[in-house]
Amino acid sequence: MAPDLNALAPGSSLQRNGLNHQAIEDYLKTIYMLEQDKSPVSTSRIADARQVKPGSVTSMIQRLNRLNLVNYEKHYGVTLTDAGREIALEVIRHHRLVELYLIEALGFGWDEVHQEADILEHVISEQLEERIAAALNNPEFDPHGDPIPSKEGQIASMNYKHLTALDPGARAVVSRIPDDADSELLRYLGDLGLIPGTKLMVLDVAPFDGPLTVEIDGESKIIGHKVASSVLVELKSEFGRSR
Amino acid sequence: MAPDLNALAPGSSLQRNGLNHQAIEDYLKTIYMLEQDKSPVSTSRIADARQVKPGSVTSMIQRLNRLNLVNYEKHYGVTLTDAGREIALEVIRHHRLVELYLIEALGFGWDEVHQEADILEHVISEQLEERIAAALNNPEFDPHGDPIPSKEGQIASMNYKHLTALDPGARAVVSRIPDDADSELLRYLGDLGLIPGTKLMVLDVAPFDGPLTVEIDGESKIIGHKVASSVLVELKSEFGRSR
DNA sequence: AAACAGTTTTAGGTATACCTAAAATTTAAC
DNA sequence: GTTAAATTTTAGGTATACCTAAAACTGTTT
Ligand SMILES: [Mn+2]
Ligand SMILES: [Mn+2]
Ligand SMILES: [Mn+2]
Ligand SMILES: [Mn+2]
Repeated sequence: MAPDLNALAPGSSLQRNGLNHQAIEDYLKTIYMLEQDKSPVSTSRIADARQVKPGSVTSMIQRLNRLNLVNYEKHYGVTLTDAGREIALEVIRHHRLVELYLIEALGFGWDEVHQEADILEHVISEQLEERIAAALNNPEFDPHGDPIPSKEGQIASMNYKHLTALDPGARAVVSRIPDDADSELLRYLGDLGLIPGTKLMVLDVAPFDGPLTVEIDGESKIIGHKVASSVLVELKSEFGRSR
Repeated sequence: MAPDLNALAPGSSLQRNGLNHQAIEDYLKTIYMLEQDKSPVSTSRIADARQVKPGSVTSMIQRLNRLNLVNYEKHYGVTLTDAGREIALEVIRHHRLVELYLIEALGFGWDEVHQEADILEHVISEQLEERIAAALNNPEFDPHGDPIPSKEGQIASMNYKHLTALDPGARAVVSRIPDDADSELLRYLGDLGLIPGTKLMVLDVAPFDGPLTVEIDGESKIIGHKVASSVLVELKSEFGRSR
């Protein structure tokens, strides 16, 4: 069971108005994401990701440490505690369920949902989370190919390759597109057919970060290096996952 | 077009984090509701409704006044300006659309949605508002019988009577149940069939605030005075509205 | 018209979540 | 091993949204 933040700040105004662990939750989510790349997570990486000043990060880190949500080694960075990870995963679950729901149930485009979800993730009650999950048939992946953590905080660990890392002749399935990419790019990828689940074969890779030629649905398409680098794939020989 | 609160607080942290005109919006909504009963609205009535201390209300009133969202006569109370009313009605629209959506699309009970909506009302984007309204076919009434303001801020003015004010023999249609009534009461009313749209006839009214006997669906039911007083109706002879 | 009760405002305080600028610490370079 | 560069922390400040307690104002009663 996720620790109840409301119980942690006795007498604070947060407790009263019900809302507003926005900041704490967003920091924990950010730290979780950054820890995937490299742990412990430094102040400046958090500041970068959250677009705030380093001083602000330090003071939030100190608070999270007091709340036992991160382990904090002054000057060296933080790692999430179990309690912190639990909250992070719950927020991520909310985010990804909401993204999928907005697309499936309300007809949003996959380029429109990230912002909306970044706010809603903090105000979804357990009740609503459950109803949304049920309406979607307890999905395991969000529209961008990211795994949705279970209610119990289990999350599938993915094993992606960058599309740009494949050799000519390789067959692969598109697995993941960063959900925070800008709308323009997401729409472009959508038009190309480069969405999670699409099968492709690499025909050619031009040198010096040049364009890739890939075959999608029998058609061959040319993709710039920058665009291709935002596409993550799984090799087709590897055993896939149910979609 | 509703005034953009984000534009009103230059350099403030509200502007930065995007979220959080919660408090302002809730105050405006409260003032709107209270003005229906009696205008201008005094500090103490707002304090009562919002469950905060009078001093807190005064300082928020002063802020709303600075933002030109209320007209403020020191010691005598406030009325909404056009700009203030616009925001209030938009928040109310969000609230009522969300309540209806949670029931219609996600299977919530009508006793469960008010709390949820009180939070979501502040974080629904224009986009999401539109998609929800479309999914519901641009409804005019929420599940409790309250009219939903239009996108342009038009709201149907209702003309209710308390069920307890009817004489024996009167025929009426249940129009409205307070959406902030406690869940127990709402479930009880639901079981009795006293939900908006239900036709009934008053058979008997016991004196001294005694129970009412009403006929619903051919069955006669006895309802305590307190319960009956929370039910608002329209007389059946009067011309109704489409549901 | 003076006193009183009730209401409202002021004054001063807490906690959040940001900021800037200066001080301290670590890491990298010489 | 100093010095310099980069990172991180501290110190001090802003605005929100609440609080309590004291002061000021209103309306009514005597
Ligand atoms: Mn997202
Ligand atoms: Mn967020
Ligand atoms: Mn409601
Ligand atoms: Mn609210």
